[in-house]
Amino acid sequence: MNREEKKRATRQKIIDCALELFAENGYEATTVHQITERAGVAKGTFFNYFENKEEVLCDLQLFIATEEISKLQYKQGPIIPLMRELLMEMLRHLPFNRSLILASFQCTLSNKKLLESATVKFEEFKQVLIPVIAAAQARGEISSVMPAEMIADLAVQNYQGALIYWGMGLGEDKLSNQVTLSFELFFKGLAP
Amino acid sequence: MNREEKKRATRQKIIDCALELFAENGYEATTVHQITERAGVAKGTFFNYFENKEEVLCDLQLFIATEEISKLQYKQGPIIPLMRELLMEMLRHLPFNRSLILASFQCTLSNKKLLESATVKFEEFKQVLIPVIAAAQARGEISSVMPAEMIADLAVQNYQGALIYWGMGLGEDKLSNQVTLSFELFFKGLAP
Amino acid sequence: MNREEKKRATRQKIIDCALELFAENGYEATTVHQITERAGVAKGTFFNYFENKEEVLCDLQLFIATEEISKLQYKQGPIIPLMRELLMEMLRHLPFNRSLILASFQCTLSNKKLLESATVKFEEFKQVLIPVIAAAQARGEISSVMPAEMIADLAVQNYQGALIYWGMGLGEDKLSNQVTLSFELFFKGLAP
Amino acid sequence: MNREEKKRATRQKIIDCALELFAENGYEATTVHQITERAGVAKGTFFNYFENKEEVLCDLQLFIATEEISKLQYKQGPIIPLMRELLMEMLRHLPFNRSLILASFQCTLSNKKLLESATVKFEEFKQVLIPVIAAAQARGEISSVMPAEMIADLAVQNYQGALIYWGMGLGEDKLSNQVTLSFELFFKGLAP
DNA sequence: GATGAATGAGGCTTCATTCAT
DNA sequence: CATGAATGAAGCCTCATTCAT
Repeated sequence: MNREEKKRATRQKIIDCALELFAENGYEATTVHQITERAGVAKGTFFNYFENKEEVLCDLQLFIATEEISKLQYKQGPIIPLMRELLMEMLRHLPFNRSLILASFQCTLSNKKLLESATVKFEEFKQVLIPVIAAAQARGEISSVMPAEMIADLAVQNYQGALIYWGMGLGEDKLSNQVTLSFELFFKGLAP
Repeated sequence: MNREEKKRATRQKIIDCALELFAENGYEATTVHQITERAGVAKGTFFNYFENKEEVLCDLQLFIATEEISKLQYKQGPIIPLMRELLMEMLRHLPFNRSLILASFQCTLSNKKLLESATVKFEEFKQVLIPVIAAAQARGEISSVMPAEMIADLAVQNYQGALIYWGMGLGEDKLSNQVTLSFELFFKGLAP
Repeated sequence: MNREEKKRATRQKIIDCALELFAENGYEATTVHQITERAGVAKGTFFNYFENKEEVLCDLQLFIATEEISKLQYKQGPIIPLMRELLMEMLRHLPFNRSLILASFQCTLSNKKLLESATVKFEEFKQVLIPVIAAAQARGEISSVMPAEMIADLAVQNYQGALIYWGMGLGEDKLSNQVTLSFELFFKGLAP
Repeated sequence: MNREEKKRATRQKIIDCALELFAENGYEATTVHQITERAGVAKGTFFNYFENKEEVLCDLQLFIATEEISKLQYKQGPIIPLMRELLMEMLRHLPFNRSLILASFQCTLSNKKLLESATVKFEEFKQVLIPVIAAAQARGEISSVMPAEMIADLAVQNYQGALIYWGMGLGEDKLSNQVTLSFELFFKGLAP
């Protein structure tokens, strides 16, 4: 392992331990000392990699894989399989651990910058969905009683709701099942 | 205003200011000093009413009106109007303010006791819903392709999802609209 | 019980409870709130009887009964029975409780005024003893190899040593035995 | 001075200043701020070395040098010179300062853990003395009218009494004289 | 005289961050 | 780059004391 690799490994170790601890005790209740202790590095090392405690949050994988979403707009075909595929893709980027999901939300809510960025991401997600939904409505695949924007809103809300609900320890055993079920019902409601 | 009334007023003033500040800056970032300053009382007064900072949280109105829910099980009639009525009733107990809603979630997620109690409340909510849903399925009002328990899960998730989504500043202007729309689609998906 | 008696009773109740608590937790660690709670009165009542917390200490029976001591100088006869009598008299004014004895010392040591006053009392005690001892030496009752002042010092130290040693839970079961034994040996050492 | 030495120096500086201040104002009346100020370090530094304020007390040299005492049991010869030697050895470990001695007692009495540990030490001291005394009695060096255990009790009490009496500003100018005189009389009383 | 809510100074302790080694 | 001792601002909380009822 050369120098560059070692650095990346240290950085990742810190991030992982930080998120673990955030999941256990929450962001504010977690101290830099705890993080470095668990990561097996000195306290000063933390600040070699991050300007300050808050900055670790920026490396947190949020619940939205922006890249996957942006690919959606170039895809063709019926909306329901498309959405299923997208959801599965997004889930692949999420931790399969309730506490970690919940910790992500907790961090997001307790940090203005993170909250802002999450809101923006949700909004972007919605903006990508709108034309896809509108097209599906035009093709008659889904009902047109609601405007596409409203449907997009409800879709994003549904996604987020499933995550947080599951993160709290409720619902299905596997997150993917929880999300799948939610959208199954969602699309049934949208039947033309 | 007699002594007893004054006490209650002081206590309520503290709670109100606390929630306000939690909404503005988050729970952890809010100091007891800020709370008492805004409430116009001395710092020590706070601790005459609450054992410690954490304890104000227990007096926070959460997003679930347990009483309203428990009444549901004694009611009769078709499920959809019943649920609509229940939702409206619950919304009446919520703050009509996005930050306050979000602050409630933030507090809940950043506090183990509160999280536990919220989870329990959601679970109770679900348990009350299950027989109501099962009865509606038996009467053929809603689809039976999903077991009642699963539907109850999704209903609670839907409710919570709408709150947090709206709290983040997304969706409809009015919370009641956001919740109503969510459940409109939800029930459409459940059509037999 | 008339008004005056009631007042005295309340005052005494407060003092008793205070000393009890001092014995349990020490002077500093005991709060006025604890005292009034145990005494069954309101916090304000405490300050109707005492200017401040420190003042309760002034009512503490210290380990030296000044009156008894001052009587000594007018008494006649051989020193040993005289001293025995004095000791017994002084013990009669002490609490028969190790913690209480220890608490008295603790209070004395943790309070400058009290420490000063205790030192003064010991000094007075010594001053009363000196002529009595000198006279006994003159009568040949006790050895003259040590000056009377030195003997007086050792006597007072012996008395105090027995109290604190016993207060710490060591030595004889009964305080009077501990003191008696100490002085038995003390006088043996003084045999001419 | 390397890093490790510096650490030890800082720690010792804190302890020394703490004891100084305890002697001046008592344990409770001394604040961590005062200690660190006098030691010339930041307030936080104190807590790098001690978990909390109470913990400095554990590093305080108490009035009993346990090691010296335990050596006693392996020594031979007449008891009186042996005891003199032991006393001198123990005094060598004590501060030659009345306030410091008194502060030690004050701390001991105001802290349950410390009190417990002091009591245990006195008890150990006694247990070491008992066989030595019994042997001296068997050899006819000292009187057998009192059981060895009782004599040991009185010896320890005598030692402690001398310390506290001197600490209060009474008795001889030098502590060693006060202790020596006490034990001179003590052993005279024990003459066979 | 009794009450106990209100006060606020001041203590202990935490912890992100710096920096010399 | 790693280390961890040092920093000090800032928070929580305690508690003696006051005073209106």
